[in-house]
Amino acid sequence: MTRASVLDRAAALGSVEGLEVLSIGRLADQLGLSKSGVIGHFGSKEQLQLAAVEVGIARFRKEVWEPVARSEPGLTRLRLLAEAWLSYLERDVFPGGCFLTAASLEFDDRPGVVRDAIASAWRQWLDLIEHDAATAQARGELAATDLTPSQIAFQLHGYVFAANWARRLWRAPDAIDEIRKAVARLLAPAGPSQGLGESGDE
Amino acid sequence: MTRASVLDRAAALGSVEGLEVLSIGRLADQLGLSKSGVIGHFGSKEQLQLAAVEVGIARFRKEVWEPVARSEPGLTRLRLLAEAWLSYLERDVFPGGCFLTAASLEFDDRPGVVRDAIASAWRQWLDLIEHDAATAQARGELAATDLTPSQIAFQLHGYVFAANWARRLWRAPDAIDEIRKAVARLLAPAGPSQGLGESGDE
DNA sequence: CCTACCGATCGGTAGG
DNA sequence: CCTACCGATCGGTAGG
Repeated sequence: MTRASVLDRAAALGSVEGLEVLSIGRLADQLGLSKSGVIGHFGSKEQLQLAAVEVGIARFRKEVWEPVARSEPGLTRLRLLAEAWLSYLERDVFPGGCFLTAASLEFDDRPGVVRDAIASAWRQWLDLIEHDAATAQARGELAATDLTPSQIAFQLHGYVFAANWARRLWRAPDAIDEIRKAVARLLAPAGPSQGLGESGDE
Repeated sequence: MTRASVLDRAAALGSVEGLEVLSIGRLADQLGLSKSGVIGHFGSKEQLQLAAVEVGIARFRKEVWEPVARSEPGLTRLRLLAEAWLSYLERDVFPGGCFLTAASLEFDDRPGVVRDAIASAWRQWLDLIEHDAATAQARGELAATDLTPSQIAFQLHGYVFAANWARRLWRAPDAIDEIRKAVARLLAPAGPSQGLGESGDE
């Protein structure tokens, strides 16, 4: 289907150069289509951008959420989810790093449907992490009892964000391993040893 | 000086819409100049972008580093530095959030002098944080003895990054206060109480 | 610093 | 899905 291949390419290019700099003409060239063959499916560049963001959300869900969705809610799933997230970055699912991260910074000051879709997707994802963190704390699974679930989710996101950023800006492949240690520390299980002094690997 | 006013405007606009989307024509309109009056100072758009990045670096140094540079190296300066960094975001020194953060994500896949300048400035900043973290640990000031100075710097950066991001994307003014708590926890002083259970404010 | 201009490309449309 | 085209704007230059 042409529409799907246009969106795949738009999301890939969007992760590298940005959804605004991306032009319909260059997208058409790369796909061997005419400009009208590209834009005809969407009506406007903004609708194309919105559709590309929706593809990016679906891809994130498939690569990060679906593999862990059926595991035990609470600390188990929280730790698996963090690892799936880092693995998604490590595998370079998008050529320019996390597409929705790049898009969120690009559109954060650009009001419209694209921005709204990105902001809402990220809100849902953070809420989901927060929910598992709350479950983990209610069960007494987490060593960190001085942080709220919202703080845990926010800090986890900061770590993953930093890993994605350093990997792209400095071509530092070990950024993700560095962040694995930070995640292991944040999500350390409760227990007499406090989870410290261990290797941090599963 | 015209050149300086062009660069101030370019950095401000760059923080909002990006340095690549920004056009010489719109910059000229906003300043009441002709296009050649803008570009004549720089020769090319890339040189203008580079000069704007240099202005952004100087501004960051002035707003974040200079106020704390003369304080005691080690944990004291590390904590002041983190607070100066968050305050710089809170005061909206640039209208679109941290200009060098936005620029780093925009140029991370765009080779050239602009990207090199951004990557090098961030490397220097992280090294500087790392150095104070090492001093703090060598003096036994830090509760966190299971993290390397590099990890402390990297995690601190992740926190500040997340605060900037949430503030922009969700217009969440309390994102910075949330991150203040994370920073207080990361940079907790050594001592019998481990620095936990306190309010986290200075 | 200006006006006037260059060729290229932009998003989008008409008509098929 | 195509060709052919629209007005607007792009980065940059010539000449002053």
